[in-house]
Amino acid sequence: MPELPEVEVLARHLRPLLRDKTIRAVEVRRAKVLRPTLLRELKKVLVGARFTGLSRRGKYLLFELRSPTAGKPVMLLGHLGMTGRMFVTPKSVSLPKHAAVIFDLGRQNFIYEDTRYFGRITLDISAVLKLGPEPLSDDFQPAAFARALKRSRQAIKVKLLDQSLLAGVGNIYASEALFLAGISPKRPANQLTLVQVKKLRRSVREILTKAVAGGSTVPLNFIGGRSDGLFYFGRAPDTPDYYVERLRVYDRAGKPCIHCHRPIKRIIQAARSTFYCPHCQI
DNA sequence: CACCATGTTCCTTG
DNA sequence: CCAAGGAACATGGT
Repeated sequence: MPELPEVEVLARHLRPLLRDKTIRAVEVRRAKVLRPTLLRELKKVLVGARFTGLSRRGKYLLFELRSPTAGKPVMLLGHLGMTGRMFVTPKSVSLPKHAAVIFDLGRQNFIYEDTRYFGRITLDISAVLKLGPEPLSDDFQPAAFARALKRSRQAIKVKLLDQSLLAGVGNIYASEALFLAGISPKRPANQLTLVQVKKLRRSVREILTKAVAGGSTVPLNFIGGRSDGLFYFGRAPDTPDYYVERLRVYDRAGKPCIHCHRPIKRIIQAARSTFYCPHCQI
């Protein structure tokens, strides 16, 4: 379910549910999601520890815990990969098929579930140290962004997915931001003018901000079988439909562009699908 | 059977 | 050394 907005909504959802809860036990059903942390180490550090904070960085969740024995806080890093989910449930609720890690919180379980097991829950936080600026913070400055883009001939769409350049944009919102900015995903990064770079920066921020706002109003069901689809929908209070699509180009190949009504095109870049309007994006 | 999927990392090639 | 492209990881949906 993960790009920055989904992870942000998840962090807001989990924060009050985990605060001050103590981990009584940890059950790991898929040890590969701990990589490179070992099961022994994870249990030693986390059993008896209490959740004291939760933050998001890019697509990562950072859990802060304190244990009675250790003085300084422990950081636990979570990433959802392509299909990961996290939720808190009463123990009476049965575990999903692909539950990878189950934290026993007493009356409740905190579950990390991941169909494809591409995600991680680990004590190794080195990945966050390599991330670029947060797109929605003041650290995301146009000058530095422009400088970084000037150093590469790679297509701008591919650069948007580079987490060391900017943290949190994924395949869906990269297409969405370029559509809003009117910039072709194929344009070499070093060909963007400063005006285009600034426009793209604004578009990225607008797309992500609206996605977070939309996702936050959806009555999320983290227990149900298919909650991830909800993240790309927003509640439309005045519409007869309960949900309204908010994506403008992604997954719309062959359908009419919402601006010029010409067909949206799908191409492959860096082995990922890109959707764009060849007429509106130059 | 074919192809597709919200991500990251590793390997190869130039 | 770097940039760029592709495969691998694993499971499920259409």
